[in-house]
Amino acid sequence: MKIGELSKRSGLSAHTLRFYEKQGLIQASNRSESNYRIYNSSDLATAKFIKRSRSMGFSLEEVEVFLSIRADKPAHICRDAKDIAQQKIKDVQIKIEEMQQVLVALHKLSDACCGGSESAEFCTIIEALEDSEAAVRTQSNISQEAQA
Amino acid sequence: MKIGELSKRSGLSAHTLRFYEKQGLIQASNRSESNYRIYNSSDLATAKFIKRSRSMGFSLEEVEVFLSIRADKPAHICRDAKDIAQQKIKDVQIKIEEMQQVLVALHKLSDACCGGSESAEFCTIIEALEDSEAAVRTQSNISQEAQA
DNA sequence: CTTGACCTTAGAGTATACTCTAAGGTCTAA
DNA sequence: TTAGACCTTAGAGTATACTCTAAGGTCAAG
Repeated sequence: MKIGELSKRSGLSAHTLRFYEKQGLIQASNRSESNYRIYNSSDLATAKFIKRSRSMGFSLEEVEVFLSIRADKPAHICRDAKDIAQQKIKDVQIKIEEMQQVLVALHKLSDACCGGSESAEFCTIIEALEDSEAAVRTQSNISQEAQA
Repeated sequence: MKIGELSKRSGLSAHTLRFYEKQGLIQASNRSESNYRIYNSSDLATAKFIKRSRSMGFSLEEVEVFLSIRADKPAHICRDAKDIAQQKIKDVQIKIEEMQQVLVALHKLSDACCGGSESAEFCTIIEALEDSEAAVRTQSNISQEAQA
């Protein structure tokens, strides 16, 4: 099949498939006389493998490692693959925690604000984004700090 | 104060402060004779305002809107600010949910794998990343699909 | 024989937010 | 006066993962 069909069957655009080729992730098993890329069902499996890996949050670099394990399984051990997965789990957990903290802060920010058509003169959102210490600090305090 | 001190006091690098200036977020209130940027305590408050907003997950574009509200509060209403906060809450919630789904999938992927020094020949991680349908499909099935 | 769908390449553009570089000018203290 | 810290600018580089463009070649159908 040509790149158009691989695209349809894999769900990756032709552009993306060529881009992945540049990155060394997938190669057409053949070329036609007119230099078109010709793929077989094994290439399709590889394309789908990459797509699944990406949907699990793995970077192209990580996918590359998976592909090399996949290409020569006896040369690798399970730990090779599991280490990547475990690290990704840690990364994702950390990101989720960070975002949850942001969410709590955002809720505090938002909940205090009436959100109505009142003038924003005393809008709690804008106030909360100001440095809290600055509010109780005078100009002279700041000058003193500058000297310190 | 010059940019170096604003940098120290705001926690934003001098590079970043100049970048924010290019983006129209912050301006030095003055220039020295030698063309150095001169900032005052109000500029420091603005720098900190931007930093806080960024730490809450707002994009520079959103920060720009907050700054314009902040710059002329009577010209804006609370809803202007709250809408941005609410939208950001939605965005963050969606991202958290997506990442939680990814996490569940990653756990399934990882937990099934021994992670030991066994050959990756039958590694469940690599297997799971293969298209599941493909596993029960034969070469002839695929050929038939290709014709369809 | 032409139209339209498909393919090719190298390279540029998109998005976000910085981060750094080069080449040079300024300032302060010893 | 000179070393070193600081400042200036325009513009390029970094990271990730695409996404698109231009200019052209290929191919099947009518």
